[in-house]
Amino acid sequence: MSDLRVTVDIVIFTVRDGALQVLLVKRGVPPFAGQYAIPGGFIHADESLEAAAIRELHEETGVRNLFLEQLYSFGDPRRDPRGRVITVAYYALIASDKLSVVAGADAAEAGWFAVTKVPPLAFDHQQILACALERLRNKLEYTTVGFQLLPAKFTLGELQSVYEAILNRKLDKRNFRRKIALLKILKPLRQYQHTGRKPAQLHRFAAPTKS
Amino acid sequence: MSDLRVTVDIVIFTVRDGALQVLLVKRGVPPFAGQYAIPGGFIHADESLEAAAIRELHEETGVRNLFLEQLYSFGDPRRDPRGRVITVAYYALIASDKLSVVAGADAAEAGWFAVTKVPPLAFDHQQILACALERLRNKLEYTTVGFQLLPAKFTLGELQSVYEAILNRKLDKRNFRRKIALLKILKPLRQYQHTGRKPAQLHRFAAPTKS
DNA sequence: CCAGTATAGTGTCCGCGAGACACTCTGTCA
DNA sequence: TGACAGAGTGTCTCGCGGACACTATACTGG
Repeated sequence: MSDLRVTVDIVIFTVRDGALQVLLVKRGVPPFAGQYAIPGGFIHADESLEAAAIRELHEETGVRNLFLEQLYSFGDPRRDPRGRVITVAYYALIASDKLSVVAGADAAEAGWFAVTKVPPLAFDHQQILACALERLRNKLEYTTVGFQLLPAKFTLGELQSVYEAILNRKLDKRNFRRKIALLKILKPLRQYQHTGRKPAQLHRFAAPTKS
Repeated sequence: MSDLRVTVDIVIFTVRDGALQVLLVKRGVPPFAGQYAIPGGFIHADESLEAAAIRELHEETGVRNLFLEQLYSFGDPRRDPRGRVITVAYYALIASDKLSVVAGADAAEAGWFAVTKVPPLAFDHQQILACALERLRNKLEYTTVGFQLLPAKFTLGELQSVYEAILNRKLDKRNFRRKIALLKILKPLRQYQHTGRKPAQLHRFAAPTKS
């Protein structure tokens, strides 16, 4: 049990340019120097796993209060050539209007990559990313995580684009709108977005109106 | 990061006497001496998390080749009064016909407890157990984990009892049988079980017959 | 031996959710 | 002012799942 260390790695997703993207940092030191990796770091002596994840997330993106969920723990004895390192992986979703703050303090070189076009990753990070993607896609079906990726006000078209970007396939507009309407968690606003041809009604995420 | 340790804890379920039960061990040393806890132990230097779980499971029950799945990692800094201990929790299912070997090598005092009647547990093990229960119940709905709890040959009535024990509610016999039949994973045998009043046909778990 | 009983086994109706599918409307821009 | 791009809107159908009740039969005990 001599020198065992525990890290927290965070798969940070956003949707930009109509594609699901993930934040990766370029490693400056061996092993895997020059390769991209999922951001993460060692846990401090007196912080919980989740607190460590929140801290790392803030360091990388400058943002707090995101959706964050524990994913899985990876502990193959040879996953890190430097020694025994177990990692507890998390994944997070950041709204597209908050990610201007990207490439924060300590990230030597960080960047967003479409999940369909990630470069080779260090360690077992390819596996972690695959695990996060699978979880996100599953959660999308039976929860409302998708809303975490949008600004406070958004159109139904934008919401559908987010779903399509995550699932990587086209959805039927009418079926999608029906499904969302059934959830009763959107409040239509008296505002319209005038960026396209015909203005689209803006909506706000809201708990279902209690009886 | 000085002295951080990592354990693997395993919530081991079985169905006995028509109730979902969990294996607990009585602690012989402080902290929480005399209280029950979920079996577990430290990971060895050169074994993966899953290998550690398999090893612990074998030590506790004498059984290998069970259903085993990683559950969640718990890392609150104060979850163990002795110091910083992070635990990676797993849960396992053991078939009712294999659990004669219970109370294996190192368990000072071990016993099965109905999940509705567990004593107060050491550390945050109550929380871990709750987490495992929730996962098991969810998995039961959309996977075939339930079959892991039965011997190779079983009746449909026994299968339904297992489901009812886990979900802790009665199920409709005809709906249940229809649902199972739709899965096409059971092979009816030319054998009947004569323990009750009217003999019941035995079935065997089998992959769906490929076209 | 027979009456009682406990468990095995079986089919229909209904409601909900989800997929397939096409047209009109309208503000903007050229 | 005409073309266009995106907004918005209903119906049919199918599969899944819940609610619901009776017959069949082997074993048991008197």
